Amino acid sequence: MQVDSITALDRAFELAARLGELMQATLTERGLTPARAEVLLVLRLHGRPMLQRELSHSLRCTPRHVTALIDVLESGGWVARGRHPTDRRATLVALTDQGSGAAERMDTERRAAAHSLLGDLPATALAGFVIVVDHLLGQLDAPHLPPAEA
Amino acid sequence: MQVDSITALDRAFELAARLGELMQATLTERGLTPARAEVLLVLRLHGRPMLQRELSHSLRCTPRHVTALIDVLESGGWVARGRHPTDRRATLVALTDQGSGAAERMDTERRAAAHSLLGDLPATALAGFVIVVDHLLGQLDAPHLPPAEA
DNA sequence: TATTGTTATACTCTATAACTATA
DNA sequence: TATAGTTATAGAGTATAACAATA
Repeated sequence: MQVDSITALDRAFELAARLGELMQATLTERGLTPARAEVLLVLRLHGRPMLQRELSHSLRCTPRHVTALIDVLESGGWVARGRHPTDRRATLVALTDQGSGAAERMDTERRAAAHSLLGDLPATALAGFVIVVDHLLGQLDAPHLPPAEA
Repeated sequence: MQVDSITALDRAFELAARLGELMQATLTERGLTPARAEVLLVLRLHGRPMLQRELSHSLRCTPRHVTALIDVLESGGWVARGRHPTDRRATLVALTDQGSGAAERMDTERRAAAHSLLGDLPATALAGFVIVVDHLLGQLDAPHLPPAEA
């Protein structure tokens, strides 16, 4: 198959859109949104309660937005706020059992989905895919950043 | 390189996030947003003025949202509303010179970006990439839709 | 009665700025 | 004075529901 770079980039954008839609639909079913789900995944990855300030760094968003996210997640029973033992300004955010279970399920399902979506492809195709993706990611990290859009 | 399907899917999600960020930054520089830019591109692709109802279908969003998008694009000088010759309920949306120029520039730059980002990769890698992407898109279109998330 | 576009309302993501309590 | 989190406000994407004008 003859493939030019424009075709490849167009496909990358289309895939991006589709994965986003699928992710959103899956999360909506269980009462989460992408931003809120990521809070749970970050907390699970960290393994221990986190300060909102730390969440702000990990999620690369503003402290104000963390407040809003935690407000909703707390009222939904996914996380709980707790006092920091020594710093009375700080708030520790911990996963509840419900939140922990949801995060674990998301991780498990991500692996299952990968196998279901890609398991029947030859290793050479997967390798070519990852080479191109990594190449793209590397170029996007570079300081000169060429423009691109939909 | 040994690549499993989880790695590949994770890379796909990361690429999706990065492309989205880049696109957004590029558009913000020229006073557009992804949703508004897509209106211009759809109008350019169509080649003639479109009813808001048609835009609603092409953009796969509600008529209400089209109203909001066109309101902003019209006040920014990107598009102009006009009367339908026979149906007085309908509104025809046309690109202005400014909007047409912007759409054309976006299209040109998309091609340039593709070459800049991918031009130095071997054709075999690009072919592998497109095979995997098309395979993923095909699976996502299938009716049984396995779940996936970030 | 069906269709086009609009007003009204709402939820989510995300940001900046000003403020409170604490360090 | 610096930091952690909050209240206040705002713009953007997106949706549903009710409604007006017209077909």
